[in-house]
Amino acid sequence: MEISKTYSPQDIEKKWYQIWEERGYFAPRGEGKPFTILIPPPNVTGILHIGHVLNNTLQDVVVRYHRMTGVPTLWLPGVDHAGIATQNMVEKQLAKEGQTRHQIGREALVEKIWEWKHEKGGIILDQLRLLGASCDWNRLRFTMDDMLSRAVKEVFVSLYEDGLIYKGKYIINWCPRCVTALANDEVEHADESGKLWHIRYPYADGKGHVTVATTRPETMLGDVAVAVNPKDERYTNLIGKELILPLTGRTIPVIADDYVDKDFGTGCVKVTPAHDPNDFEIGRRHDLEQLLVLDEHGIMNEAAGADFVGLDRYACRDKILEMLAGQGLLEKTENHEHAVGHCYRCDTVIEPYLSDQWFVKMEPLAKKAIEVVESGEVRFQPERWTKVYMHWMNNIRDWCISRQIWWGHRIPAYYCEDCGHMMVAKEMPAHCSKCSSSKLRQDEDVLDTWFSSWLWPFSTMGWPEDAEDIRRFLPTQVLITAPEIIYLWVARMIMSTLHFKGMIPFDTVLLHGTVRDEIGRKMSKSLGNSPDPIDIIEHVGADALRFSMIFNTPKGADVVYSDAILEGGRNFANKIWNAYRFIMMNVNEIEGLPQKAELQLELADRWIISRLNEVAGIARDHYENLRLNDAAQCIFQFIWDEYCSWYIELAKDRLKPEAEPASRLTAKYVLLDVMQASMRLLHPIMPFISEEIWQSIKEIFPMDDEALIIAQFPIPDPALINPAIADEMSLMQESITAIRNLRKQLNLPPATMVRIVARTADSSQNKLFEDYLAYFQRLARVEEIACGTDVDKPKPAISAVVRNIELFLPLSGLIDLDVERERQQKQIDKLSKELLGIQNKLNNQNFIANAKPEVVDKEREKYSEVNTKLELIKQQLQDLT
RNA sequence: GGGCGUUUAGCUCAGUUGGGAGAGCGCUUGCCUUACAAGCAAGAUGUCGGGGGUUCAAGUCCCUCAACGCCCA
Repeated sequence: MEISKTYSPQDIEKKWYQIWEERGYFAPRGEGKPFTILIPPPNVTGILHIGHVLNNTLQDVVVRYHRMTGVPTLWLPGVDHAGIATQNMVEKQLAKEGQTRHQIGREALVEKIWEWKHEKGGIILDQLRLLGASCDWNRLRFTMDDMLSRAVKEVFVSLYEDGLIYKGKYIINWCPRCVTALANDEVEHADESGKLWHIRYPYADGKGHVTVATTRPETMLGDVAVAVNPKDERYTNLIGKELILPLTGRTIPVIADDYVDKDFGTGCVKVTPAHDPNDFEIGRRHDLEQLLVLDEHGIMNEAAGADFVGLDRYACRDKILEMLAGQGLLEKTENHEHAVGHCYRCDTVIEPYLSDQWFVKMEPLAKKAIEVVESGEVRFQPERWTKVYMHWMNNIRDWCISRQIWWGHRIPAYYCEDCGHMMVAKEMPAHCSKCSSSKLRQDEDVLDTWFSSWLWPFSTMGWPEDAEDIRRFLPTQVLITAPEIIYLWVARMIMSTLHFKGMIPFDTVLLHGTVRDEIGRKMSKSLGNSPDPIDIIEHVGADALRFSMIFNTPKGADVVYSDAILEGGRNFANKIWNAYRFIMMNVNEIEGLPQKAELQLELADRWIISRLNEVAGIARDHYENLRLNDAAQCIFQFIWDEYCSWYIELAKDRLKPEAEPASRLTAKYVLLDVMQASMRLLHPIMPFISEEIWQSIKEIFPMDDEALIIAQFPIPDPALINPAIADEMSLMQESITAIRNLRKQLNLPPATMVRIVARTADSSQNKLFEDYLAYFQRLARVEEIACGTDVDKPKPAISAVVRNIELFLPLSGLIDLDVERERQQKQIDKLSKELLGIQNKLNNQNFIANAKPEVVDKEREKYSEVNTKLELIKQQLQDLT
């Protein structure tokens, strides 16, 4: 079998994904308490970006780990219908054909969107497959599916009947471009440098004026009052006075309201109840008219007056300022930093707008949702997000759920054309319940997309039916998502699931960071700093991408992405591949495989097995605790720095034909066994290469499991973890490194063999060195070690100290004494400093008295070790001539 | 204005109940040693943001200042 020298992931990744899917490995298997993750549904128009890669890789790692622990595991996938985004996109297509949605009508538009969805929707799902996502695709859900739509209607009607949904005229956030209402959390605030214009409103009696300050002068056309703080002594005499509203000639009163901040602007506030949320509240308190001067596109309407009707809001602003200046009413213009709301879908500046909308009353739902987080039933990780959640919950406001678009769940409210009576029902009633008329019309608006997403935990499992999946998988375990949607989605799911199912939707919420570029900016389309993950996968493979992301993503922290981090993953995949290649090249020539009981284990074997078991335990802990970067780190370290750098190197001699057969077979066995176990450890993070190698090993190293994806995750055996062996191996490693260092001092060519003299401290060390001389031969090019507690120190020689052992590399003539002295002096300085620190501690009576005994003992031990080493090096320096 | 967070090696960042400062990348030196140059070996690198405090002991706990970032109003 020919194995390629560099790892090429393309064919391997495609092959295994197909096999996993065909064999149904993504479906939950077996009995017992399942482990379930709900996917945060990507947008049906979505295309995989690097943020999705992070989010879905984290989920897949967790899912794959749990699948390997043997519990029935479900990762439930789906997409949402993204009302505004999807409709926008199809409308854009229409526009290219010179049409508008109003021309083709509601039904045709919705039909077109469905067509689009069937043809091109959900590209992201195929992209997730390329990433390796092990979702149960047979359970794929879409928020507009019949099943989920039924849930939406059920919930709407039920909340309405409970008085938790109401309709009313309120100020909401309006996007004049999308021509729809938005919820508070769909508005993104950005600090912008604007202007604060000071405008004079003359007294009706002509004797003077007040000055108001505003950032949005165009709304003055809708002013119905000017408000001052009742405690503001500057203005108390003004209250009740009449003003002339410039440019309109209307008369408006001065009123007093506590809301007004005396210190902001001039202390006089223009009041526009139809176009500002605070003014709306003032207006309600004072029973003021609500004068709407803008239409739904942000164009001034007739109420704005003949001079302005038909103007865009910004054109109107310019014209107003010009006219005010002309009349000497514009007192001054100041620069002013303020937060401006933008539509999260199209970035248009939001207009606070008075309109008829549907709302969910949130406070009653929030109560239990607060309790389950306070009690710890639902836990956020990292924990700090709990505060963010609580803050929002404790200040919760009603949720505007109606949207003035056509793509989505149409509000199940029906109006009688004859008597105007409104009915809310799952299906359109045949007759008006009041006047029996059959002329009924459904509400034109649709529901916010989040109104279907917030039901995700149970609507995807078949609710309101008493479905088996609900009984089996709810509550789920971990939700993995980004903090941006704590309010939009996470909090609301907790509320809905508690309300409708009486249980929590999940017990753990893992919030991960944002992917940023090298200079710390968020990845975004408009900045053009966002790499295409599919390109990356084609280039280096999904495994390399996944590893790089996980390795570089500490729990809950932002990830700094650059193409450079990919090299880590790519190189690691290549390293593993070559280790595998080496094993296969050698092992295939060795006939047979011993039984476990027949193995003749030597130091390196026992050591790597001990380490494997240790690492298996550590990796398990890290996976369990969602510390995935630590899991990646410890597996990486084990495979590269221990298995490859030491174990494989030491096994090389044993694999040769002339090696002793028992040792040869044992090495073969351990190489294969540790490799296959390492692939189990690694599988959650790098599923493809691990499956490929594991399956290949399985052909010559029989294992029960049929595929790695469903194989058992290694369970550490404490009996195999052997600290004494680890210590012996560590002494060998330290000694080999010290000899390599000595060789380096002399710049010896790699091929040159050396003789070493080792002055040991006890006979067990002699035995170790003698038994495993081969290790020195192979890894430090040592042909012979003269070893003993009282061997003569050779002269001239360069030397090193390992623990309490002196190592000498005798060589005449080659030694640069000055360099050697300098090197040893440096070590002496370092050790002396260390020793002094320990000494100070031990001389401190308070330390002896207060520190834990084991800490004191440890210091004493350390003192003795460092002291021994220091003395030996000092002696060596003296001997150097 | 309110809240949260960050500040540790040249860069990006770990460091979980206080007790010997770590990783990856980069850097220096030498190597195509028959798994891997996407590699091997050896090595250098830190006033743990500043100041104060608690403690026998602080990167870790408390106070304070500074810079930067995010969320909310």
